[in-house]
Amino acid sequence: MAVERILVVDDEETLCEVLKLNLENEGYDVDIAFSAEQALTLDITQYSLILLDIMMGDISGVKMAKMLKADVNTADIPIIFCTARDTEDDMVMGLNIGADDYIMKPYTIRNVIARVKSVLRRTRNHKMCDTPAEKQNTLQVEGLKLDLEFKRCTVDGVEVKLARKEFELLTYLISHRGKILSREQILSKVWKEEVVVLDRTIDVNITRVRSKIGTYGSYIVTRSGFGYGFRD
Amino acid sequence: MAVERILVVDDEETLCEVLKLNLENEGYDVDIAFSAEQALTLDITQYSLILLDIMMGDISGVKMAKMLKADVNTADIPIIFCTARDTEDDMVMGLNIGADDYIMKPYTIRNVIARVKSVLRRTRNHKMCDTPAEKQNTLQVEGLKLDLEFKRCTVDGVEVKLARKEFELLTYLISHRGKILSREQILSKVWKEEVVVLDRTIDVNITRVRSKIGTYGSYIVTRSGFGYGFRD
DNA sequence: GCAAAATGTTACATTTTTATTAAATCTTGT
DNA sequence: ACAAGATTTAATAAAAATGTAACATTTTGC
Repeated sequence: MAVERILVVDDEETLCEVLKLNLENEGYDVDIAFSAEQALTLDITQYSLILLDIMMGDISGVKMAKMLKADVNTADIPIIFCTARDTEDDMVMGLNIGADDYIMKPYTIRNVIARVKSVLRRTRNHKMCDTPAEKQNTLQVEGLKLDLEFKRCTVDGVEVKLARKEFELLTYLISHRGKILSREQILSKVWKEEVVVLDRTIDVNITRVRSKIGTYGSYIVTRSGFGYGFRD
Repeated sequence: MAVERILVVDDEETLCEVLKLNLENEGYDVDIAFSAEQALTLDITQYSLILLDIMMGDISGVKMAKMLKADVNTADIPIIFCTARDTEDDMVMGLNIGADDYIMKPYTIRNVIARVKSVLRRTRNHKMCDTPAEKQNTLQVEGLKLDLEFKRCTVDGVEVKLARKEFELLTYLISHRGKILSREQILSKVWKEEVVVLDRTIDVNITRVRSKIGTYGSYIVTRSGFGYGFRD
């Protein structure tokens, strides 16, 4: 892997310089921004890690982090929050938006470097084993699991083979659990604009899915005159 | 909202008891489990919050938390991790799997309670404003509930099967409660432009609904010469 | 209070909707 | 082109919903 690039965002210039020097000394490439706005003019995607001060004037560090986490291109870049505020709520809020660590001021340089290394090590591992395009893309209701990535369905641990339409139908129902979906909705979502099929086709697929997922079959409910739904 | 229920999972019995006493003193209902396995025999969905010791023998707290977060039925229940291990990696790992806070031992009871309150306050807010998809999709009059999404009617908690026309008729009446609706209005709203049916048909459906919703049947009032309405 | 009108109730016929099964058609990989 | 599996249709059974008629009861206007 190439040299890791780190972006430091803090409005205290001296602190930035000190961090830059020390991190470069550890073999990282370091860029600096004195505000969130300035940082956002850069191509964020080139960095492996962002050190972000939560207490800045213009756009708060929190807001910036949220923007980065909202964009798929930058969502996976780890962020370490630095903050002088030590209230627990701030800390937790930061972590909820995807910060991978936080450091409270006053902190030692040695401390910062240790955390940087730790986070980079962790995210590198993630990318290798823990995250092969893994995005929580799994639906689970008790013992019924749908792996949306591998298109796999397991019932209490044992695999159940669902055909494509069956899988998509069940996925649609579960991801809208608690709502009754009309046949029209089901057709437009599962069968798309493709061929037009009869409503009976849905019923047949409902029957098959029900029988395949065992106990959980009864979670699929029929509301005569309305459509089908998945029990919440 | 009813009393908040909290589940404490820790293998130190004395600690559990102390937590239980103190939390109950704050007005919470508290249950205890001495292991993750024991905890999993309970109906987790009834709790508003889980205090989970990360360091337990059988199934680690981490594993239990992961299971809970994977199941849609329990995924939204906040978890506070308690741990004696203070390495940052453990902490971050915990937060990554969806723990809503963490507390490191040794901690004071006062501290725990403060965090419990903080987390409950935060998640309560979440439920109110954070869920845009969830609008007013339910009509409720005392113990009579109409889930407009799931097309489900419950009377004091027990489901009552309403046929489509019955459901829509009741929905119409309740959503205009306090007003008397003429048969003409009812026909145009519930029966739409469909076939023209006799006025007797409405009466019959009124009767059916009345008898199905038990006590609340008398909430549907008749104004001779005008129509029907739902008591406000 | 009485007759007329309006509404309530019940049982039953009819229609709609859903479930199930088997067979026909389409796909896909070999 | 064949075989295996997926998907749709068709046919039928089963279940549920709905409407109507006939009659009972209540309400209304006098």
